[in-house]
Amino acid sequence: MGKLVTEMLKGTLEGIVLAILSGRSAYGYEITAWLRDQGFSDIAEGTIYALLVRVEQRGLVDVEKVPSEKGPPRKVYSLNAQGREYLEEFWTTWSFLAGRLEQLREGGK
Amino acid sequence: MGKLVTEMLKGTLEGIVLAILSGRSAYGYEITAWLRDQGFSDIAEGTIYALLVRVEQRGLVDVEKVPSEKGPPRKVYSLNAQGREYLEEFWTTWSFLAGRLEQLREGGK
DNA sequence: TACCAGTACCTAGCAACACGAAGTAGCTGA
DNA sequence: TCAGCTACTTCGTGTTGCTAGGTACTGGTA
Repeated sequence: MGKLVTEMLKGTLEGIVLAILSGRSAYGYEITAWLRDQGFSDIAEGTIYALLVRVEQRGLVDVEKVPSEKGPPRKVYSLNAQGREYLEEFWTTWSFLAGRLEQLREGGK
Repeated sequence: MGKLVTEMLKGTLEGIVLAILSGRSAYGYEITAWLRDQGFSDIAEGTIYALLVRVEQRGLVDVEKVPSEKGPPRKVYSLNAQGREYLEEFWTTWSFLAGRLEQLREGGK
């Protein structure tokens, strides 16, 4: 979409990915494809992989290497307890921000 | 509030400030105080000033120097036509993002 | 066999942005 | 005089997403 989305994704993309993982386990390539399908048309592959490495290092997800019939083995990520806790925090923060924004939008009309 | 908000503000703070300016003209110190009042308790002053310089350079706001009785002259910013256009784009992008997030939140339960 | 497309992951360098910390400057009241 | 509020500025840092490469495995096709 453009620069605006890119900047807005900073700080939210992590939550988005964790939210996806809260529903089901998934691997990088899959997540990227899904996001592109959902309208984040120009999400960069590298971005997702780097993000996954980050959340893994922070201990928010568990990883399992699963062989694929169509290429190299997949690194399947799943949200663990710590990750769920973090995701809760994320939603709280998001709600706060979204609330302020909504208020501003109303007031601005 | 913490690191989460800080990261989320990247990309949205600009829109927030422009939205404020769409309602009324304001100067940096005033905007900072207002934001802190609204719950953005630890917004850094420097952040707002830098942001205002940025949007001015992009031609989204007009500036007027107004003397103050209580200190140095104020730089009063007001949203111009280009700024309003940009703000519209911001709201569009925000809506898109908020929509996706809301959907993820529903699905994740 | 050689090559390409699709799958799947990784990395290095860059730009944008918010923050922390410090500084400048003007005014008022104790 | 000096502390405290008002008001703006600047520099260095950390985090983050993007660009642009690269590696590696598979299957189909010329």
